[in-house]
Amino acid sequence: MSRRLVENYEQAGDGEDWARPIIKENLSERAYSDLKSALMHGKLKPGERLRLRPMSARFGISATPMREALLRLVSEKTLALDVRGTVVVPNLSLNELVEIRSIRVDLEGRAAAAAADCATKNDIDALAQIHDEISECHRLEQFERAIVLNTEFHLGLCRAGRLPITYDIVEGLWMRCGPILSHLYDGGLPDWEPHPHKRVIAALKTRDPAAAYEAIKEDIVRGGQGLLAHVSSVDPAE
Amino acid sequence: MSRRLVENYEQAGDGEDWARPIIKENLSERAYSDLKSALMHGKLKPGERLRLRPMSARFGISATPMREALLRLVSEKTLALDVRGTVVVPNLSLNELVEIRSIRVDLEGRAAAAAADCATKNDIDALAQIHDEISECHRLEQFERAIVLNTEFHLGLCRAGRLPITYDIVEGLWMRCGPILSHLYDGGLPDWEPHPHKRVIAALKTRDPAAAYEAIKEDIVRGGQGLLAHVSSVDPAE
DNA sequence: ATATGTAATTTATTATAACACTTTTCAGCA
DNA sequence: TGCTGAAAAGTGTTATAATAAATTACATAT
Repeated sequence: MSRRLVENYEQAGDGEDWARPIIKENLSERAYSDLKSALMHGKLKPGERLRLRPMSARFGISATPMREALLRLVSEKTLALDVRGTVVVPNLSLNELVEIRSIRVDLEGRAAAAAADCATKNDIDALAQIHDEISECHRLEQFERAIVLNTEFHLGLCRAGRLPITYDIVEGLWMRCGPILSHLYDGGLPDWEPHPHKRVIAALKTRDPAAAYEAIKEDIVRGGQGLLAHVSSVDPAE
Repeated sequence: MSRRLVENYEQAGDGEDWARPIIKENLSERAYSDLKSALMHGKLKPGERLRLRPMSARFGISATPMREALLRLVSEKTLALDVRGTVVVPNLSLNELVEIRSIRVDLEGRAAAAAADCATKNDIDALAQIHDEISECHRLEQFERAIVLNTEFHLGLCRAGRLPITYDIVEGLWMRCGPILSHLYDGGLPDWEPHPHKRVIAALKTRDPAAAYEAIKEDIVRGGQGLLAHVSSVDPAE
C-alpha cells in the first residue's frame, strides 16, 4: 500500500498568514482523533468490539498505527480490553457515572469560575450562540444535535477558563460518557427557567466566579438526571 | 528473539487465595509500568530524551512494544514529544504546577472526605505507618525515601476513598510531578505541629469528612511550597 | 573564514510476516 | 440427532525491514 502523506495547517494568529507552520499528523494520530470524534458523537455503542485488523482495514492503514490509536484510547480508559485483549466500548457503571459527575462538578466548576475572570467577549459570545442553538434544537426536537452542542458548551466553557490540564481531564470524562450520551434526555426535556447555561453566561458577563461555579454545578447535577436514570436501569446494583 | 512469557499474580482480598487469576502482561505493559515507576521515583529528569531504539535495546524488546509504552505515557502527558517526534521528559511550567495543585486540592480533598466515610481500619493503619516512616526519614535526613513515602501517603489516601477514576487522575498528576519531586524540600523541611498527615489520619479515625478535606488541602498547599519555589526559579515567567 | 550544498547518519513511522492462542466450522461417527 | 475431534479462520502480539524525514558532518566554493 502506498504511503499516504497527510498535511494540515495550523492557524496563526495574525500577520503574514500565507505561510503557516505545517502540522504533520501520523496515521495513528489521524485514527486516534477520528475514533475520538466518533466516541464523542455517540457513534460507538457500549459493548461494541473494535477488532484490530478489521478496523485497520476500514481506516486503510496497517495494524501498527491502528493498534497505537486503539491502545491510546484504552490507556485513557475511554475504551477497554476484554479478557481476550480485544478492544471494546466499555459499559459505564452507576458508580462510575456518579463519580464522574462529582469530578465534573469540581473541575468544570473551577473552570467556570476561572472563565468568569478571564473569558474574552468572543468566548462569551460563542457560548451564548451555542446555547441559542441548543434551545432551537429543543424546539425542533433535534435531540442528537442538541446533545452534541451541549457537549460543546461544556468543553467551550472549560477552554474559556484557560486551564489546559483541567480541560484535558474534563474532555476525557466526557469521552467516557459519549457512548451513553444519547440517553441524555431519557428523563425528559429540561424546562427550567432560566436555563443554567444562561446563568453561566450571565455570570461570565458580570465576572462573578462564584455564580458561574454554582450555575454550572446545577447544570451538571440536574442535567445529568437522564443519564443517571438510564444507567440505573441498565446497571441497577453492581 | 524468543518469546518471553510473563505471568504475574493479582492479589485477591480474602477467601480461597490458593487459586488466583493470572494476569498476563505484555512486553509493552511491562515496559510501561517500569517507565511509570521510574518516573514516579524521579529516575528521569526534565529534558531527558528517550529515544526509541536505544530504549528498546535497554529493555531487551523490539521497537513495537517499546513505542507503545512510550506513546502511552505521551498520551497521558507524563512524557512529551519534541518537534522531531522524540520522546522527552517535559519541563513543568509554573502555570502547570499551580493548576495541578488546584486540581489536587479538589480531587484529593474529595477522596480524603470519602475515605473518612469508608476507610477500613487497615487502610488507616497503613497510612499511619507510612507517615511514621516519613517522620523517621526526616529525622535521619533520608529525603529521597521521604519523598517516595509522601507520594505513597497521598495515593494511599486516594485509594482508601474508593474512587477509582479520581485515583487514576490523581496518579497521573503525581506522575507529571515525578521528575521534579526531588525538589520537594527545596523550601526546607516542614516543621508544622501537628503535621497535616496526622490531622488527616485523626479525621479518618473520627470519620470527619470535612476535617479530612481541610487537612489534606493544607498539606497540598503548604507542602508544595518547595516545588513551587523550584519551578519559579527555573521558569520565572514563561 | 564563511556560507552553501551534498552525503552520511540518525531518527521516527509504517507495513508485513511470523507466532501463539482461541474460536469457529464442519466432517466423521455413534 | 447429537457428540467429538480436527482443521480452518480469526485475533492479538511481536520482531523485522523498508521508508521518510531530519539532523549532522563534511567538502567545496566564494
